[in-house]
Amino acid sequence: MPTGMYKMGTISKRTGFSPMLLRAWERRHGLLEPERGSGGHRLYTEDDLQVLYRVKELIDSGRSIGEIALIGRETLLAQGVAPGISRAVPDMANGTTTEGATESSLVFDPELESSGRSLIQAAIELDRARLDRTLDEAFARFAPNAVLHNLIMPSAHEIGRLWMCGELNVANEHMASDAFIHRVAKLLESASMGLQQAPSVLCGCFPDENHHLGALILAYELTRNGVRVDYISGPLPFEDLEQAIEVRRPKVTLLSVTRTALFHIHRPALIEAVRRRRSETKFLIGGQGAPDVDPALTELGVELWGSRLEIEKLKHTLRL
Amino acid sequence: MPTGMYKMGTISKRTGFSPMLLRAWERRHGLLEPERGSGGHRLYTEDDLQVLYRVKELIDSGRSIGEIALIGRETLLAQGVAPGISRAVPDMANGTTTEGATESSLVFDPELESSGRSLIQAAIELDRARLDRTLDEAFARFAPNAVLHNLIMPSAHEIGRLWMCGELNVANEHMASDAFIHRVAKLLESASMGLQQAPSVLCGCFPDENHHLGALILAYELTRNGVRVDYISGPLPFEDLEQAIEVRRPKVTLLSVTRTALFHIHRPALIEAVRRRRSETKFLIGGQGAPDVDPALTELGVELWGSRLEIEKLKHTLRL
DNA sequence: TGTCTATTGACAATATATAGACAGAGTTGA
DNA sequence: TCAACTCTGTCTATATATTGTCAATAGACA
Repeated sequence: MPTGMYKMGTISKRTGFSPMLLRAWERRHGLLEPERGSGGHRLYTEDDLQVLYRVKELIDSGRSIGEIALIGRETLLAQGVAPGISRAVPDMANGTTTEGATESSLVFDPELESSGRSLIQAAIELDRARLDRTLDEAFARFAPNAVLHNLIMPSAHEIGRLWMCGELNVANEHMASDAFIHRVAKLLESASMGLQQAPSVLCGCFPDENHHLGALILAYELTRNGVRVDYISGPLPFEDLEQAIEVRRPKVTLLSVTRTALFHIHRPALIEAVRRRRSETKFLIGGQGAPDVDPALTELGVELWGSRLEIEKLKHTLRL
Repeated sequence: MPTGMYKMGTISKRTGFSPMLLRAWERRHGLLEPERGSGGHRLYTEDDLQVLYRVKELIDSGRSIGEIALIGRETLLAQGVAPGISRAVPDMANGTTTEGATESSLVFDPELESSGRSLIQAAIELDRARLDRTLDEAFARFAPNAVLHNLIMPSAHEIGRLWMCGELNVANEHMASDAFIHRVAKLLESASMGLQQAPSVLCGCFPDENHHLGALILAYELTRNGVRVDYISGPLPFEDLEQAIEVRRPKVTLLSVTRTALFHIHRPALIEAVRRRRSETKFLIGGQGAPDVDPALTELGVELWGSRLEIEKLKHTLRL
């Protein structure tokens, strides 16, 4: 959906870069050269915004703007528009990334290799029956956790990568994603049976975070471990999250974020939300986008899990 | 005065924008250029109101009116907040509408009234277990079709309405929508069992169409009637749709669109896509957003179903 | 008549643009 | 080692644009 053009203020708010800084970058590096409106104001496109998100990720990871500018707008865009699912890994040696399509990093467990290929092929052929059949077989042969982590997650990543480099389209991605989500939702549903005590954990996604497969799997694993989870799919603005916390009163609130840029953009709002929370709930941030350390957040009692799943620790927290 | 038109005061109350502000926007950006009554008073249409709702959303998300104006009226309308779910009904007598929030148009079947209220309440309380339980009970007592059309669809509409007027938030909406989608997906899954002959119908959504519950229910009903359906969830650009058609070679391609504005904005691209189709597939357009007649499309062999479901006719087409 | 509306010009507060400058960090080279 | 240099983020000063609001005047409506 066309979202029009963004003016300086919006870009600044969304990326966290000050207008002065953006203008300095434009003057010195010409990374972005936005159109101008009738009044001379810069008009950034959606692509420009995506480029800046990627720039933010790189800056956060310690690269300098000069280096980033050398990468070039096109490459940055290709890396940034991505669904966060599978990002190209910058080559630290020369500051560039692999040209064109990123390399396949498909590493299935040998046991599940053929299942993985079958899923990808089914997605390509838009064959939902085969997707379901392949998942059926995998779940029949292996433990749910193994299938989730060694088949479904890698396949989702691979499909995201193939989509990013143009070998799959939105239809393939929708169908596969649908099949995965539906399957995990069914797992979650059956795992939830019998866990009727008061809810303990609210599990959701960061604002603007569109990848809820990870959060869903997490919700399932917690449920499987006897933790009652209220799972909310889809991106959730903090304001709405706070209302949800008021309603559910969870002991723990678990947020998933897959992109570091997304984390940093919303970090100030998160801090505000944590500061003004009314009910006593412990915040946990998980997902690839969460940093390993963040003193300010830790100070506020927020735990950063990154990609680690520390169920025992969580259970300990819940026993309080 | 023509019916279904709003005067300044009404628009102002409903959108929260002051008359002065609305006039300033009109003067400076020409975003809305309402008709005038005999005395020169502005007469806004329902679409104008929808545009303004969207404008309000964007303003609330921090964008400036200048940016928003660049997006253009048509696109704003297509992005509109509510999927035509609950249009405010103008008061025919005096051209104004009910003050404040739009009236609930909730009309459940008496048999399902309590279930409907329970679903809404469960959504408000973010109680997924209760949502599922209520659906369980309804499916146990009534035929699937009745539950779909007299409980799930009306509830989805009502939740959309409550969200629009601020009584529900994104979390409520996500959870309820999740529960509905998951339930219908399970129905579709079981109905698909045993239908292994070559696929016949590709069922998907218009580009930018985010309401796939209707399309999913349609896919289920077709499947239930012995039609093999390839269902693709989520908004689908025509380009990707065409690739999907190449892959699946369906006899019929069924697209759902819930908003007339969305239909109109993508109509030219649709015509192009139909013109250059390679495989022989019959296009059907369904959903509230589809017009009753469109000679140009009919000329190209595209059938417009609107909200009618003509399964017998479809089966007849498939027998060809 | 009292309320609502339309038009026009204006105002203050906020954003933005340009050009130039500055300080700290790091690098280079003699 | 030290001075010169580059890179980077920030700042100042001045001018223009945008944006919400208002006042004054007049017409329309019920």
